[in-house]
Amino acid sequence: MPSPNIVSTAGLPCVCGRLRRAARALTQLYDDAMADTGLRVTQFSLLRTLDARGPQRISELAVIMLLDRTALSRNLEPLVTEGLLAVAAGKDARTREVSLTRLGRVRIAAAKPSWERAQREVGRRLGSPKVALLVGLLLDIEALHPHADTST
Amino acid sequence: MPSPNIVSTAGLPCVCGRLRRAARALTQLYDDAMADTGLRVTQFSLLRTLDARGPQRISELAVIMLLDRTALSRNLEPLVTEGLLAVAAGKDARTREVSLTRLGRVRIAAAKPSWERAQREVGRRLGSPKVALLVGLLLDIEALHPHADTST
DNA sequence: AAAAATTTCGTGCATATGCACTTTACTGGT
DNA sequence: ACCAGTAAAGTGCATATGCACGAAATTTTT
Repeated sequence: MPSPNIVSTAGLPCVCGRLRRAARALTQLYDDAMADTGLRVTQFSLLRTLDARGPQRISELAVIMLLDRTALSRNLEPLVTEGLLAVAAGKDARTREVSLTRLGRVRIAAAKPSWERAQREVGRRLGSPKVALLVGLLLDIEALHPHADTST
Repeated sequence: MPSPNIVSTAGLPCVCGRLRRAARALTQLYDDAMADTGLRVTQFSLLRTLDARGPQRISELAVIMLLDRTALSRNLEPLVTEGLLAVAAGKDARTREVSLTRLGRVRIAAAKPSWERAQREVGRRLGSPKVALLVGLLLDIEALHPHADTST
């Protein structure tokens, strides 16, 4: 008989399905909280990543965010239109560098309180230890990415 | 000074961003494994839910999956086109009932080994205890859904 | 029974995500 | 300098997701 430590994964529901459902639920919570900021949590995350890391090439940024390059490219569009991001040619004529504009920084600052409200609500309702545990596990999941850069 | 148990959520990265990144990574892993089945993991999950629960009205199914009703409605389309699902009028002239077809059941069975391969890989690389822990935490997250039905 | 409120669903629009294919530019070997 | 290979980005297509709005049917109120 199997060791009690070897829990069969077969008995569990689809881990990916669960993860996606949870992502929908949490996105909803954040987007609700951020409704008045004019930014979705996906956009806020993108802006924040750029704020933290500075200007990045598109492919580079895609690797960081574990996001398809072309998907990222298109996610930039509304933010560029709104003037929160700027895309300029890089040294290499092939590359394009994305950077935060002044306005982008302002919007991040303006949205931060709403984002923190969502973040705090999660902490309050789930409990900080569970949140910390979850974040750790999510990092493990990210490492499973077939094309992952393990050094994130 | 704060109690060591009260870990500030503010120091953590965006939980939602992490969750979404992880969802992208894991979806990739599953979709890679299932590439030869002609089903994406999202579609497989949908079919399996219907298989487990039997025919459902659209809104009903949307609540179960924590998925927007109209999004679900559109996710059905390619599966109906392929003949894996059938949508028929319900008793109430407003409602439409979604059900698996015979072909749909065949496709689930055909895709199951590939799905299990992905599921096992997660178990192997992450370790079953962590997977079980993660799934539990994801249920907690789902309960945060603003319009959640807590009885899932 | 008629009006009002509610339920169920669809449609148009916008963002989010990824694949296959193409284009353009750099790089390295000859 | 030239050519083959590679690297970065764009485009078209398809699915995934959610909102605002509207249409049709049912239920509730009066």
